Amino acid sequence: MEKNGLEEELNKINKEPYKGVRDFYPEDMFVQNYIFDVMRKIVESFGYTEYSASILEPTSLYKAKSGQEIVNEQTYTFTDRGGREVTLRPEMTPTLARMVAKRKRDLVFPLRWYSIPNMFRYERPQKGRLREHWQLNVDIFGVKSIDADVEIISLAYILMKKFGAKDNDFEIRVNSRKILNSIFRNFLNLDEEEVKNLMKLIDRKEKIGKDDFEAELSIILGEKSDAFIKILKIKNILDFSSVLPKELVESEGVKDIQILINKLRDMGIKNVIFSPGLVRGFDYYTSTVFEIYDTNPNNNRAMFGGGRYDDLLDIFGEDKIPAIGFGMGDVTIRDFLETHKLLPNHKAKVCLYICTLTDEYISHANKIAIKLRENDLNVEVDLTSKKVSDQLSLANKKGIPFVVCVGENEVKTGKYKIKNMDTGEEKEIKFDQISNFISSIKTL
RNA sequence: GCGACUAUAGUUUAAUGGUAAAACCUCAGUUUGUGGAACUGAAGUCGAGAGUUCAAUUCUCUCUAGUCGCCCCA
Repeated sequence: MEKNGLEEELNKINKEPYKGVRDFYPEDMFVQNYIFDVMRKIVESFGYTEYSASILEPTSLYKAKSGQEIVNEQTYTFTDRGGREVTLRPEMTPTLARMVAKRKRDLVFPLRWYSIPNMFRYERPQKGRLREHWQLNVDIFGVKSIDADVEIISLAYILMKKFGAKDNDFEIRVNSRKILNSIFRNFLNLDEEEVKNLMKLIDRKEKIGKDDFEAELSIILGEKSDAFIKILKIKNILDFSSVLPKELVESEGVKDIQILINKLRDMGIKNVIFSPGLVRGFDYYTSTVFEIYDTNPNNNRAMFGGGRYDDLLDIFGEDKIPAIGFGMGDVTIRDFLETHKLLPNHKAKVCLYICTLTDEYISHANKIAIKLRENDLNVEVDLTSKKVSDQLSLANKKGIPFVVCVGENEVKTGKYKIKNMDTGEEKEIKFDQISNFISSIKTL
């Protein structure tokens, strides 16, 4: 009786992963690796090099700039045995800024760095937002001019294209914190509290619908809300002159964005639009902000984005270094690829499966497998000693392209029949030609 | 932290106040050195706890988990 009770207890251990995090079964890893491979390939083609860091950071790193609420309510924070406050990183940029600040004098600028770290946020999971995710971070430090903005945004564009997205699948929205600030302060004459409320409201615009948005807007802005609605509708930055006073139209922020958009269009990136309502959550952005937006009406939302943060090194007491970058999360891009059927089919990494006629041939199979692996061939040996037909069926399920059977004949003659699992054809060749044979077919 | 909905086999789904079914998957076989098909068979399930009832997988409550919103937004 006691034993049963104990067994029952043991059986109760839950098989589900911890809330908001994922298990990655081989088929998931295949997708994950594909996504990471594309990311690496593209950013490296732009000259970015990889860095990494521990997932643990002192909590103080996030208190300075990320925004109080994120630290207090949305991080995994604990006290270690030495009484230190520790946080599982909720984003990579502070870590990156810390690393850059520390080695500032050794590093060669402009600095092009990337990483694909995982990060944690304590919040309620929902579509596209889990408690743990991986995020490509691409940043360039040390370039003040708008050309860094151009490079980063064009990189994001190329990345989307490489994933198979078409120009009309997504749109690149750009804005500048500088423009927003001058509109808020100089044109609308808002105080800090009002700015905050307005930013929040703009952020919710797509969600709450036009009527609610305009109603709430008029509470904050009063008679100026009509003018502001006009501003938000602008898609071409040149139209600013019709709604804003001259000194704003000629401000640095507006000019920069004009140049940015023109340069991107000039490079053939046509799906860039000016989006005066684009805010983004972080406090540390200083001018350019951008978002890659899914144009599919069923999934109308920002997939990823970034911006310029020229002042972030302040928090380490260092001189400022201009910087711009973005983060692309694996969950959202995976959703996107699934919706648009852009994920590649699974392909076996093993190219040769060795069937053994009976278990006495397993040793021989192992011997030839070792030699073939020396030639960089991925080889799997069947250990089941099932019937040959079952072993073939196994190879078939695994999607392995070639099979060879080892039995009496092969051991005697040193010749092997290689079966192509796609065509069903068999070819008898000598052992030392197997590698060449498979390589020649694989490259075709 | 708040709200709505959901929970049946490894997966996708049925049915039912009298302890459950199908498909796919898995395993075994259709006589033994060649797979993808077909056929035969096997294994496997009511998220947890409490209540109502003669009887609960079904009704009620609590918890847990998931999904989708709100808040927040890398």
